[in-house]
Amino acid sequence: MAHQPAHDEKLDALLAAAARVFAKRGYHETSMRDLARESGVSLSGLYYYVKSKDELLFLIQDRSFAAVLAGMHEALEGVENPLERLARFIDNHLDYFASHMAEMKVLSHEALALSGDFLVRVNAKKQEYTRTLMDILAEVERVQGPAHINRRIATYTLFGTMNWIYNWYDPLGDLSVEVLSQSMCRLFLGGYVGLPVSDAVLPHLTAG
Amino acid sequence: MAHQPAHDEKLDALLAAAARVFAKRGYHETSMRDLARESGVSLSGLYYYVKSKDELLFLIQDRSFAAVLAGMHEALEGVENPLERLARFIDNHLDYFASHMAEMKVLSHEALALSGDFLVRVNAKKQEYTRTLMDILAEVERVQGPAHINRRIATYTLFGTMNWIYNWYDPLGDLSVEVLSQSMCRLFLGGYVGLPVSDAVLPHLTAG
DNA sequence: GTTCCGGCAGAACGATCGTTCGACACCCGC
DNA sequence: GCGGGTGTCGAACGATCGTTCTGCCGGAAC
Repeated sequence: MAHQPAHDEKLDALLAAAARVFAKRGYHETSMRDLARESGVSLSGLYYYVKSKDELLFLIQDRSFAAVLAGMHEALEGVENPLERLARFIDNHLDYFASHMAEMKVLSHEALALSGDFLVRVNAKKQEYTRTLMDILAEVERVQGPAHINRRIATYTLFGTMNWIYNWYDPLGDLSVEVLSQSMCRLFLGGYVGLPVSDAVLPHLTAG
Repeated sequence: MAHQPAHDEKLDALLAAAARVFAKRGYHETSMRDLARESGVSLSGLYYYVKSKDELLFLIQDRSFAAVLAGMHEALEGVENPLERLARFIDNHLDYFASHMAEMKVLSHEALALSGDFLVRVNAKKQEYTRTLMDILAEVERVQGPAHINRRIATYTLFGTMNWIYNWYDPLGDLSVEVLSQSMCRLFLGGYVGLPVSDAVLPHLTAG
């Protein structure tokens, strides 16, 4: 029951177009007729590729999260230094975010819009992702000494820092992702481990 | 054309109920019938107090933002030390957020849902608020020396840190607002000015 | 040439949406 | 008693929603 390559390509294009519209107008404000108009297919034609509007949102969120998780695993593979692991986690997150603003905005902003089994499956990925960051912070503390900040607060503070960017960041502006990533990494680490983080301490991210 | 006190009280209760439902289900998913059921008024009865669903959202956002701004001005009044001004800004924000979770979630999450004149008026308040924080950061740099972090990144990082809490924080849980506020203040300051922020450096917030 | 199926569109379905309308009860000044 | 504002309601409006039904088109299989 495998699909043709052409089928998957068109589905990908459909999801990308839908993510763009969802990001701009929001999930519930966007009608299937809007998506049809934007993607060049007829209204009923959409239902050949997707079973429902819910499933469309789920596919966007699930695939984006899977990509972020895959990038994370690759970025962390073989890296032992907790500080570098943290830096790579942040860098992977922001890098994917900046190059997939629409999908990530939908993922961050429309987390509530799913329900039932779809919500459970996305939340499973989210928990794995959150757990990974908390584990990294535990490793950082093991090396740098106990932080004077609650680890749960620190975790969600960092996620807030990174996920909020869909409200203000323009990937085409004069702020590069590298600057953004290094800034947020130093901003967080400086406050978390209680020591100033200079360029010498912080592993540079472009290597690897 | 002034309203009776009873009128305003009922409108306040209506807005509070609406904010609760908007926060839980989202603005566009919530129907006027939902709001009628939740607030104990009939569907058409809502329109005696409010001209449209848009206006209802606007009133929630505008009043909440006005309250935050008023609290901010009061908290900063007469305070000269930039570090303490920053601490008070953060404390006021989180304090109001934690005690008005529904309204602030609507304010943070439904910023895109307004349009036209309503959007312009809310954005005016938002700009004043953002500008104030950026000015405080400029004062901090003047005292502590230039930061090695872009000020715009720092500003929105801090807002992300604070506004993201509607995704995870439970005001009735075991994390108090005081701990949250101090943690985020230290977390941010430690990374921003590049120096560890001990209890001695950071002004305590309980003093009025 | 016929069959078959993936790909897609037009038209329509029932449901629900935000909003409006007309009417009724209440309470006050007169 | 009576007119007029205040507060509230049930019923209905047209519009739009997500989804489905039916069928046409084109090319590969035989």
